Amino acid sequence: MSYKIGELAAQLGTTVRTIRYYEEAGLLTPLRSAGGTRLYNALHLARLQAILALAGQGFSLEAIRDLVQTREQCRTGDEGSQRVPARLDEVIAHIDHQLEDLQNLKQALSAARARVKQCRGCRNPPTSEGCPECPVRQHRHESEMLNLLWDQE
Amino acid sequence: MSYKIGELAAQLGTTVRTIRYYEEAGLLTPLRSAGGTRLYNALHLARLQAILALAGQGFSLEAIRDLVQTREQCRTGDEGSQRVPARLDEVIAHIDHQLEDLQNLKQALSAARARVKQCRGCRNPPTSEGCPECPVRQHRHESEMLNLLWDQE
DNA sequence: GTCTAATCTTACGTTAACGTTAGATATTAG
DNA sequence: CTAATATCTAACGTTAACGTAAGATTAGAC
Repeated sequence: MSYKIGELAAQLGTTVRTIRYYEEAGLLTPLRSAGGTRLYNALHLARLQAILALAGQGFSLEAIRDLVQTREQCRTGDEGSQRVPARLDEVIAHIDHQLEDLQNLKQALSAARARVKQCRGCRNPPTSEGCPECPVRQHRHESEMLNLLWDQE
Repeated sequence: MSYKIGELAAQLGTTVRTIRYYEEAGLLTPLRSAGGTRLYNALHLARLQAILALAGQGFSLEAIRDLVQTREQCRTGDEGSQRVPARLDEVIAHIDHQLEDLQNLKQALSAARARVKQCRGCRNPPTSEGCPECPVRQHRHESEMLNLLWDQE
Protein backbone atom coordinates (compact mmCIF):
# COMPACT_ATOMS: atom_id res chain seq x y z
CA MET A 1 0.00 0.00 0.00
CA SER A 2 1.40 3.35 -0.95
CA TYR A 3 0.33 6.96 -0.90
CA LYS A 4 0.91 9.79 -3.30
CA ILE A 5 2.04 13.07 -1.84
CA GLY A 6 -1.40 14.63 -1.80
CA GLU A 7 -2.95 11.73 0.09
CA LEU A 8 -0.10 11.76 2.60
CA ALA A 9 -0.54 15.47 3.19
CA ALA A 10 -4.28 15.05 3.74
CA GLN A 11 -3.70 12.12 6.12
CA LEU A 12 -1.38 14.14 8.32
CA GLY A 13 -2.99 17.53 7.97
CA THR A 14 -0.06 19.19 6.28
CA THR A 15 0.69 20.50 2.80
CA VAL A 16 2.31 19.05 -0.30
CA ARG A 17 4.85 21.84 -0.30
CA THR A 18 5.89 21.10 3.25
CA ILE A 19 6.54 17.44 2.46
CA ARG A 20 8.62 18.32 -0.58
CA TYR A 21 10.52 20.85 1.48
CA TYR A 22 11.30 18.26 4.13
CA GLU A 23 12.66 16.00 1.44
CA GLU A 24 14.79 18.83 0.13
CA ALA A 25 16.07 19.28 3.69
CA GLY A 26 17.11 15.63 3.83
CA LEU A 27 14.46 14.46 6.28
CA LEU A 28 12.47 12.00 4.17
CA THR A 29 13.27 10.27 0.89
CA PRO A 30 10.29 8.60 -0.79
CA LEU A 31 10.25 6.00 -3.54
CA ARG A 32 9.38 6.99 -7.09
CA SER A 33 7.00 5.58 -9.66
CA ALA A 34 8.22 4.89 -13.20
CA GLY A 35 6.98 8.32 -14.21
CA GLY A 36 8.63 10.11 -11.30
CA THR A 37 5.71 10.48 -8.93
CA ARG A 38 6.68 10.25 -5.25
CA LEU A 39 5.39 7.17 -3.44
CA TYR A 40 5.20 6.81 0.34
CA ASN A 41 4.63 3.68 2.44
CA ALA A 42 3.57 3.21 6.06
CA LEU A 43 7.08 3.75 7.35
CA HIS A 44 7.38 7.02 5.50
CA LEU A 45 4.09 8.04 7.03
CA ALA A 46 5.27 7.17 10.53
CA ARG A 47 8.50 9.03 9.99
CA LEU A 48 6.78 12.11 8.65
CA GLN A 49 4.43 12.04 11.61
CA ALA A 50 7.45 12.06 13.91
CA ILE A 51 9.04 14.91 11.99
CA LEU A 52 5.86 16.97 12.14
CA ALA A 53 5.58 16.35 15.88
CA LEU A 54 9.14 17.51 16.47
CA ALA A 55 8.80 20.51 14.16
CA GLY A 56 5.53 21.42 15.84
CA GLN A 57 7.37 21.60 19.14
CA GLY A 58 9.85 24.10 17.83
CA PHE A 59 12.71 21.83 16.80
CA SER A 60 14.46 23.22 13.76
CA LEU A 61 14.61 21.09 10.65
CA GLU A 62 18.36 21.06 11.02
CA ALA A 63 18.11 19.58 14.51
CA ILE A 64 15.60 17.02 13.29
CA ARG A 65 17.88 16.08 10.43
CA ASP A 66 20.74 15.57 12.85
CA LEU A 67 18.54 13.22 14.80
CA VAL A 68 17.13 11.17 11.94
CA GLN A 69 20.49 10.89 10.22
CA THR A 70 22.38 9.77 13.29
CA ARG A 71 22.15 6.10 12.50
CA GLU A 72 22.63 6.57 8.77
CA GLN A 73 25.95 8.24 9.42
CA CYS A 74 27.24 5.39 11.56
CA ARG A 75 29.57 2.90 9.92
CA THR A 76 28.96 -0.02 12.28
CA GLY A 77 26.07 -1.30 14.36
CA ASP A 78 28.20 -0.75 17.43
CA GLU A 79 28.74 2.90 16.63
CA GLY A 80 25.00 3.29 16.13
CA SER A 81 24.36 1.69 19.49
CA GLN A 82 26.49 4.36 21.09
CA ARG A 83 25.35 7.40 19.22
CA VAL A 84 21.67 6.83 18.67
CA PRO A 85 20.69 6.51 22.35
CA ALA A 86 22.94 9.44 23.20
CA ARG A 87 21.20 11.65 20.67
CA LEU A 88 17.80 10.52 21.86
CA ASP A 89 18.77 11.33 25.42
CA GLU A 90 19.77 14.82 24.36
CA VAL A 91 16.42 15.40 22.72
CA ILE A 92 14.53 13.97 25.68
CA ALA A 93 16.50 16.19 28.04
CA HIS A 94 15.60 19.17 25.90
CA ILE A 95 11.95 18.20 26.06
CA ASP A 96 12.14 17.88 29.84
CA HIS A 97 13.54 21.37 30.01
CA GLN A 98 10.71 22.62 27.82
CA LEU A 99 8.16 20.88 30.00
CA GLU A 100 9.55 22.58 33.06
CA ASP A 101 9.43 26.01 31.42
CA LEU A 102 5.90 25.45 30.24
CA GLN A 103 4.72 24.37 33.66
CA ASN A 104 6.27 27.43 35.26
CA LEU A 105 4.58 29.63 32.70
CA LYS A 106 1.25 27.98 33.36
CA GLN A 107 1.73 28.49 37.09
CA ALA A 108 2.40 32.18 36.65
CA LEU A 109 -0.54 32.70 34.32
CA SER A 110 -2.86 30.76 36.59
CA ALA A 111 -1.80 32.87 39.54
CA ALA A 112 -2.45 36.03 37.53
CA ARG A 113 -5.84 34.72 36.54
CA ALA A 114 -6.77 34.01 40.15
CA ARG A 115 -5.79 37.53 41.16
CA VAL A 116 -7.68 39.31 38.43
CA LYS A 117 -11.01 37.55 38.50
CA GLN A 118 -12.29 39.13 41.70
CA CYS A 119 -13.09 42.60 40.32
CA ARG A 120 -16.63 42.53 38.91
CA GLY A 121 -19.32 45.00 38.03
CA CYS A 122 -17.13 48.10 38.16
CA ARG A 123 -17.73 50.56 35.32
CA ASN A 124 -14.84 52.93 35.95
CA PRO A 125 -12.16 53.21 33.29
CA PRO A 126 -8.78 51.54 33.80
CA THR A 127 -6.21 53.47 35.80
CA SER A 128 -3.13 52.79 37.83
CA GLU A 129 -4.18 55.23 40.57
CA GLY A 130 -6.62 52.85 42.25
CA CYS A 131 -10.38 52.77 41.82
CA PRO A 132 -12.76 54.26 44.46
CA GLU A 133 -15.25 51.45 43.98
CA CYS A 134 -12.55 48.82 44.35
CA PRO A 135 -10.93 49.23 47.79
CA VAL A 136 -8.87 46.08 47.62
CA ARG A 137 -5.44 46.69 46.14
CA GLN A 138 -5.73 43.86 43.62
CA HIS A 139 -8.65 45.68 42.08
CA ARG A 140 -6.57 48.53 40.74
CA HIS A 141 -7.23 48.94 37.06
CA GLU A 142 -3.65 48.67 35.96
CA SER A 143 -3.13 49.83 32.42
CA GLU A 144 -0.29 47.44 31.81
CA MET A 145 -1.68 44.10 32.66
CA LEU A 146 1.39 41.99 32.38
CA ASN A 147 3.03 43.96 35.14
CA LEU A 148 0.58 42.28 37.42
CA LEU A 149 1.29 38.83 36.15
CA TRP A 150 4.50 38.49 38.06
CA ASP A 151 4.02 41.18 40.67
CA GLN A 152 2.63 39.54 43.78
CA GLU A 153 1.27 42.79 45.13
CA MET B 1 15.78 52.30 40.87
CA SER B 2 15.93 52.15 37.12
CA TYR B 3 17.87 50.30 34.46
CA LYS B 4 19.18 51.38 31.12
CA ILE B 5 18.55 49.11 28.21
CA GLY B 6 21.94 47.42 28.33
CA GLU B 7 21.61 46.53 31.99
CA LEU B 8 18.13 45.18 31.43
CA ALA B 9 19.31 43.02 28.57
CA ALA B 10 22.15 41.63 30.66
CA GLN B 11 19.81 40.95 33.60
CA LEU B 12 17.45 38.90 31.46
CA GLY B 13 19.95 37.32 29.11
CA THR B 14 18.64 38.95 25.97
CA THR B 15 19.86 41.66 23.59
CA VAL B 16 19.38 45.38 23.32
CA ARG B 17 18.01 44.97 19.83
CA THR B 18 15.37 42.51 21.00
CA ILE B 19 14.11 44.89 23.68
CA ARG B 20 13.90 47.75 21.22
CA TYR B 21 12.11 45.50 18.77
CA TYR B 22 9.55 44.50 21.40
CA GLU B 23 8.89 48.15 22.05
CA GLU B 24 8.43 48.74 18.35
CA ALA B 25 5.95 45.85 18.37
CA GLY B 26 3.94 47.52 21.13
CA LEU B 27 4.84 45.14 23.93
CA LEU B 28 6.74 47.39 26.33
CA THR B 29 6.96 51.19 26.60
CA PRO B 30 9.75 52.43 28.86
CA LEU B 31 10.19 55.87 30.39
CA ARG B 32 12.73 58.28 28.94
CA SER B 33 15.44 60.40 30.48
CA ALA B 34 15.69 64.08 29.59
CA GLY B 35 18.17 63.19 26.88
CA GLY B 36 16.04 60.42 25.43
CA THR B 37 17.67 57.36 26.99
CA ARG B 38 15.21 54.56 27.77
CA LEU B 39 14.67 53.89 31.45
CA TYR B 40 13.11 50.73 32.87
CA ASN B 41 11.82 50.03 36.37
CA ALA B 42 11.06 46.79 38.22
CA LEU B 43 7.63 46.48 36.62
CA HIS B 44 9.10 46.82 33.16
CA LEU B 45 11.57 44.12 34.08
CA ALA B 46 8.81 41.79 35.27
CA ARG B 47 6.79 42.44 32.16
CA LEU B 48 9.73 41.81 29.86
CA GLN B 49 10.47 38.61 31.71
CA ALA B 50 6.91 37.50 31.04
CA ILE B 51 7.18 38.44 27.38
CA LEU B 52 10.43 36.54 27.00
CA ALA B 53 8.93 33.48 28.65
CA LEU B 54 5.94 33.52 26.28
CA ALA B 55 8.08 34.18 23.22
CA GLY B 56 10.43 31.41 24.25
CA GLN B 57 7.50 29.04 24.24
CA GLY B 58 6.65 29.85 20.66
CA PHE B 59 3.98 32.49 21.13
CA SER B 60 4.16 35.07 18.36
CA LEU B 61 4.75 38.67 19.31
CA GLU B 62 1.35 39.45 17.84
CA ALA B 63 -0.33 36.96 20.18
CA ILE B 64 1.60 38.34 23.13
CA ARG B 65 0.60 41.86 22.20
CA ASP B 66 -3.04 40.80 22.08
CA LEU B 67 -2.65 39.45 25.58
CA VAL B 68 -0.83 42.37 27.18
CA GLN B 69 -3.07 44.95 25.52
CA THR B 70 -6.31 43.28 26.51
CA ARG B 71 -6.88 45.44 29.55
CA GLU B 72 -5.57 48.59 27.93
CA GLN B 73 -8.19 48.29 25.25
CA CYS B 74 -11.03 47.99 27.74
CA ARG B 75 -13.03 51.12 28.45
CA THR B 76 -14.38 50.08 31.85
CA GLY B 77 -13.18 47.99 34.75
CA ASP B 78 -16.13 45.72 34.22
CA GLU B 79 -15.18 45.05 30.62
CA GLY B 80 -11.67 44.26 31.74
CA SER B 81 -12.97 41.85 34.32
CA GLN B 82 -14.71 39.95 31.55
CA ARG B 83 -12.06 39.97 28.89
CA VAL B 84 -8.84 39.64 30.80
CA PRO B 85 -9.64 36.31 32.50
CA ALA B 86 -11.09 35.00 29.24
CA ARG B 87 -7.87 35.80 27.40
CA LEU B 88 -5.79 34.26 30.13
CA ASP B 89 -7.90 31.12 29.99
CA GLU B 90 -7.30 30.88 26.26
CA VAL B 91 -3.57 31.10 26.73
CA ILE B 92 -3.62 28.60 29.57
CA ALA B 93 -5.65 26.19 27.45
CA HIS B 94 -3.12 26.56 24.67
CA ILE B 95 -0.35 25.76 27.10
CA ASP B 96 -2.21 22.69 28.33
CA HIS B 97 -2.46 21.49 24.76
CA GLN B 98 1.25 22.07 24.28
CA LEU B 99 2.01 20.18 27.46
CA GLU B 100 0.02 17.22 26.24
CA ASP B 101 1.79 17.19 22.87
CA LEU B 102 5.17 17.44 24.53
CA GLN B 103 4.42 14.59 26.90
CA ASN B 104 3.29 12.39 24.03
CA LEU B 105 6.46 13.21 22.15
CA LYS B 106 8.56 12.35 25.16
CA GLN B 107 6.72 9.05 25.53
CA ALA B 108 7.40 8.10 21.93
CA LEU B 109 11.05 9.06 22.09
CA SER B 110 11.53 7.23 25.38
CA ALA B 111 9.98 4.12 23.90
CA ALA B 112 12.30 4.36 20.91
CA ARG B 113 15.25 4.80 23.21
CA ALA B 114 14.30 1.68 25.19
CA ARG B 115 14.05 -0.35 22.01
CA VAL B 116 17.34 0.74 20.52
CA LYS B 117 19.64 0.43 23.48
CA GLN B 118 19.82 -3.38 23.51
CA CYS B 119 22.07 -3.86 20.49
CA ARG B 120 25.67 -3.66 21.65
CA GLY B 121 29.07 -4.69 20.44
CA CYS B 122 28.01 -5.43 16.87
CA ARG B 123 30.44 -4.15 14.23
CA ASN B 124 28.37 -4.84 11.13
CA PRO B 125 27.26 -1.88 9.04
CA PRO B 126 23.66 -0.67 9.19
CA THR B 127 21.17 -2.47 6.96
CA SER B 128 17.47 -3.04 6.80
CA GLU B 129 17.90 -6.70 5.87
CA GLY B 130 18.63 -7.87 9.41
CA CYS B 131 22.00 -8.57 10.96
CA PRO B 132 23.37 -12.13 11.37
CA GLU B 133 24.90 -11.31 14.73
CA CYS B 134 21.67 -9.81 16.00
CA PRO B 135 18.94 -12.47 15.92
CA VAL B 136 16.37 -10.39 17.74
CA ARG B 137 14.23 -8.34 15.38
CA GLN B 138 14.75 -5.08 17.22
CA HIS B 139 18.42 -5.35 16.45
CA ARG B 140 18.01 -4.80 12.74
CA HIS B 141 20.26 -1.95 11.64
CA GLU B 142 17.60 0.13 10.03
CA SER B 143 19.04 2.83 7.83
CA GLU B 144 16.24 5.24 8.56
CA MET B 145 16.08 5.44 12.27
CA LEU B 146 12.96 7.45 12.70
CA ASN B 147 10.96 4.75 11.03
CA LEU B 148 11.62 2.72 14.13
CA LEU B 149 10.56 5.47 16.46
CA TRP B 150 6.91 4.90 15.88
CA ASP B 151 6.99 1.38 14.47
CA GLN B 152 6.31 -0.99 17.33
CA GLU B 153 7.83 -3.94 15.52
C1' DG C 1 35.51 70.18 30.25
C1' DT C 2 36.94 65.90 28.14
C1' DC C 3 37.02 61.39 26.85
C1' DT C 4 35.11 56.96 26.36
C1' DA C 5 31.43 53.91 26.36
C1' DA C 6 26.64 53.46 25.94
C1' DT C 7 22.58 54.81 23.67
C1' DC C 8 19.88 56.95 20.01
C1' DT C 9 17.46 56.66 15.19
C1' DT C 10 17.31 54.98 10.60
C1' DA C 11 17.80 51.66 7.48
C1' DC C 12 19.22 47.79 5.13
C1' DG C 13 20.57 42.60 5.70
C1' DT C 14 19.51 37.72 7.13
C1' DT C 15 17.41 33.22 7.86
C1' DA C 16 14.14 29.49 8.32
C1' DA C 17 10.10 27.58 6.65
C1' DC C 18 7.37 27.53 3.82
C1' DG C 19 3.64 29.92 -0.15
C1' DT C 20 2.81 30.74 -4.94
C1' DT C 21 3.17 30.58 -9.76
C1' DA C 22 4.36 28.67 -14.40
C1' DG C 23 4.82 25.39 -17.67
C1' DA C 24 5.62 20.56 -18.54
C1' DT C 25 4.52 15.70 -17.47
C1' DA C 26 1.96 11.83 -15.18
C1' DT C 27 -2.14 9.48 -13.51
C1' DT C 28 -6.60 7.81 -13.85
C1' DA C 29 -11.83 7.77 -14.38
C1' DG C 30 -14.80 7.07 -18.09
C1' DC D 1 -8.06 7.37 -26.20
C1' DT D 2 -9.26 11.49 -23.88
C1' DA D 3 -10.16 14.82 -20.64
C1' DA D 4 -9.72 16.29 -16.04
C1' DT D 5 -6.65 16.21 -12.12
C1' DA D 6 -2.59 15.59 -9.74
C1' DT D 7 2.20 15.81 -9.68
C1' DC D 8 6.71 17.29 -11.37
C1' DT D 9 10.76 20.85 -11.37
C1' DA D 10 12.43 25.40 -11.02
C1' DA D 11 12.12 29.68 -9.50
C1' DC D 12 10.82 33.70 -7.19
C1' DG D 13 7.94 35.75 -3.15
C1' DT D 14 6.81 36.25 1.89
C1' DT D 15 7.00 36.89 6.88
C1' DA D 16 8.54 37.08 11.60
C1' DA D 17 12.19 38.14 14.52
C1' DC D 18 15.73 39.82 14.94
C1' DG D 19 21.26 41.16 13.35
C1' DT D 20 24.28 44.70 11.81
C1' DA D 21 26.11 48.99 10.50
C1' DA D 22 26.46 54.21 10.29
C1' DG D 23 26.50 58.53 12.08
C1' DA D 24 24.81 61.48 15.74
C1' DT D 25 23.83 62.22 20.69
C1' DT D 26 24.06 61.27 25.74
C1' DA D 27 25.87 59.61 30.19
C1' DG D 28 29.08 59.32 33.54
C1' DA D 29 33.86 58.88 35.33
C1' DC D 30 37.86 61.61 35.75
